[in-house]
Amino acid sequence: MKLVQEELSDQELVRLEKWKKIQERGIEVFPHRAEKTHSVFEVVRDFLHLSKEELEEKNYQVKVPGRILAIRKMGRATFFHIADFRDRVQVYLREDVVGKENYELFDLFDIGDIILVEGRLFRTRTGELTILAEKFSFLAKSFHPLPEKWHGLQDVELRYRKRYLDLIMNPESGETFRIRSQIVAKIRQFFDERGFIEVETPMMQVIPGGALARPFKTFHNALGIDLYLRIAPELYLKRLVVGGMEKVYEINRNFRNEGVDSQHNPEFTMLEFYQAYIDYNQLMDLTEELFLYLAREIHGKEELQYGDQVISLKRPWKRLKFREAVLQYSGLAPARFDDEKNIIEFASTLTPDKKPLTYGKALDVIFDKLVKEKIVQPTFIINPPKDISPLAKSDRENPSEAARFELIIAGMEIANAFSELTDPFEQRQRFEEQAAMRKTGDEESHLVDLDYVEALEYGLPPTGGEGIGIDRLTMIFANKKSIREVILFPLLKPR
RNA sequence: GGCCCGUUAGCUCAAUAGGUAGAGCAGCGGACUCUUAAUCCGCGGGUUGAAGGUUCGAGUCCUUCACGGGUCACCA
Repeated sequence: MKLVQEELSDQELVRLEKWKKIQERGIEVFPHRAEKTHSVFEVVRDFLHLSKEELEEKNYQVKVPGRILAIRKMGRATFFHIADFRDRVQVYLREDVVGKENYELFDLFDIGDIILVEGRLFRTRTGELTILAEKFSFLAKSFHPLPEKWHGLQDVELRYRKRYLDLIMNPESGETFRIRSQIVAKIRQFFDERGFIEVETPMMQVIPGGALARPFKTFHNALGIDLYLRIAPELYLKRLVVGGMEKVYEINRNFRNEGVDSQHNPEFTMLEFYQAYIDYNQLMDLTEELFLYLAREIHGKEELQYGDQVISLKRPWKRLKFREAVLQYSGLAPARFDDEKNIIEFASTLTPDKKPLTYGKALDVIFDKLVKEKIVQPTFIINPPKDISPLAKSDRENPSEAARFELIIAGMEIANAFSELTDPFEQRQRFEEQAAMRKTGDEESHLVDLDYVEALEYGLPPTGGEGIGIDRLTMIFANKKSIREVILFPLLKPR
């Protein structure tokens, strides 16, 4: 028998030796199932509130599986803790209860092994809820030593590469992913209650659309065609609104072939939802409701602690025109703001690698570099330039602006929403403008999707649509500064 | 991709000025029947991320590479 790791430490050799001894005794190390009465979590949940006397009187018998985390041996008695994903409970093992032979058998168990403990519940002298073991058996042997009990697993790289170790050793990591799970569950509940239908649309697309980003490319052998991993579900979801799904949402992965940093992972999870007959102003109300609902359900309050900031979700949130936001936070004089050439030049100094070519793009760059990071409290940034919003309606009052908002919280763009462009002629023209930009070398311009335009030709009702990044949302709700902390297996280079 | 920082025992971390690589936890042996970072006595454990270089001598200085973190660029 060989372990994956070729050079074994003395500790691993010892564990292999123990495993051999166990087998020699004919004891099953990897059984098919465990007859349990409670999980560790359930033991704590159901019995922690009971007094010493109540436990004595009722004599609760339990069979509980768990991973051994810490062993304290004192001659003919041993204490250890077993844990599941959510909790831990102490076990007390006595030679006079299990017998000498069984007691010595426990020497073959190590920290990290998964064990089934059968016994009755009591409280120790210090009051800790404990299982007095009467029987115990292997559920799985662990052949590698676990990280240190006190500091846990600190190495960031190891935590991501071997997330299971992170989850075993660092309870706060498990808590983060429980919050993430709650967020997704509560979002579904929120939209389901409002009559939305949840759908799944293609992850592999012939024309990747719905966002301005570079896609991953792949190939389908049988059809002999190039396919792209989707950068957004947007165009498919709006086809469904054309088809009569007036309230529709999808929670699923998007893929963008871009760099990796504390706010970006190449695959990330997006909520997109569309509701017919409303515009982006009504989406702002809905967004406030959603976030408040999540905060109350998950944290039981309307504020979130994020780093040393407190983010208040109390309504109404600030609504700031894109133009005002740039003026206010960038320090540009209004006269200069309106000087398009000057703005393009100024923005070019901020992104020397990729000079913005249009006024709208230049403003967007200034917003990204100078403005966004300064906005901490939830703020709707309304009416950004039209030419960076090829799928949005124009604003009624100012046609060079889009009927759109971006939601900024803690310096991060959390949501993006607009009144969907429903006019097929204008949509086609916008696509063609994007295609022209692509010809000048802008790889992130939107591709022309005539199949989508044709769908619009059948009639898309007035529709409000919004995308919310689930990973970033989780960062805010779980107080994490890196997106890798809220993705179980973030992309890392192979070792 | 650029710049900065990091990589030492299974894990968490030390190692003055370049001079024999250490500790705690974990492990092994012993004592111990209410411990809980158990305690007490003893023992083993290292190609210092990889490769090259400078030097009498390199964990430490230099070069290249790998991986990670931060930051900038690109993006959501």
